[in-house]
Amino acid sequence: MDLQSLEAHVGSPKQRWDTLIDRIQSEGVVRFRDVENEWLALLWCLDAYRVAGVAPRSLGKASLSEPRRLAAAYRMKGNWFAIAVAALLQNRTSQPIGAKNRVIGFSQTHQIDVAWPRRENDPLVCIETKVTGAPAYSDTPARGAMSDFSNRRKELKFAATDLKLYRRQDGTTIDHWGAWRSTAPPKTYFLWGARLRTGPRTEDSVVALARETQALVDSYLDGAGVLAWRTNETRDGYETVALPGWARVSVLDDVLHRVASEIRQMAPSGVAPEAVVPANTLVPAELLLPDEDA
DNA sequence: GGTGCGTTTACTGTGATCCA
DNA sequence: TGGATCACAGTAAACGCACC
Repeated sequence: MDLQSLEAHVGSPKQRWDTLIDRIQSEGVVRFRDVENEWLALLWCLDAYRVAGVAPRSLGKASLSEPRRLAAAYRMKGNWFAIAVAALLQNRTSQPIGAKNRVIGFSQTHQIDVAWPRRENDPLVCIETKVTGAPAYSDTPARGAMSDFSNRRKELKFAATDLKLYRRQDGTTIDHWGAWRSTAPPKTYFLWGARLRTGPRTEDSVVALARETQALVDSYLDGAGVLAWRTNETRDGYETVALPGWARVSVLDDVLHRVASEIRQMAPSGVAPEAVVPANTLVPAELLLPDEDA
């Protein structure tokens, strides 16, 4: 299928994204549920280009070859998810919510997808987002929603703990781990968008997804939300997949509701509390070598 | 001091490879 | 065969510097 046929069939990913984020901002949308269909249509559209091996218009550098432009465009979906989440939370709270924020932790700086207040030192809410999973194309098999998750979860655990250690530095007293991490700022959350593979032998399980996320909440994070989707029966779009009833992992809107509520409690007058900055830091993070690739 | 532009940095999802 | 690990390449924001 060529570019014109794809655009006629599924539209343009760039246009779909622009329309989605514009609608969130201009209409003051506060629930992901209200833009869920647009999000799934955007991902279906983007995946159609990937399957066809066609680079979408207006994404990636024009000077690059088509496969490289397509790969570049495909990497945008994670950023789109983070930007959409930040915009929804901003509408819920009327607070400026930053997407892609530099935040100083105990041992190094971190880039946090969504943070409030918008400052380098001592934000009170930090949200990490991820989008995983991709359809098969050419001779490349579909990538599962859980691929590389064993590495990514280490990053989530480390970042959450490093941020919570910032205020008291090496003077932090922990005692009971669960009690400490539930009260130490910032609140840390994880929002996961996952495309589930379908098929008799490679099917991704939403139960496994919930189990992994639940383990993070039980051990390191203050909360997590999952949006899972898969190809529908008529194979002409994506549909959401419900989480198992036993899971204490939430849908995205529950997490956004909770975070917005916490922000209102911390800033009842609309003004965020002053940052608590340690007088002395154990590690001069700014003088250390930066991280290698994550 | 302000502006514009090139460079650097951190992050992303994916592909390749290794190994049990 | 599938999980774990590492490297890759593009993006956007941050940064630095020359120029006005």
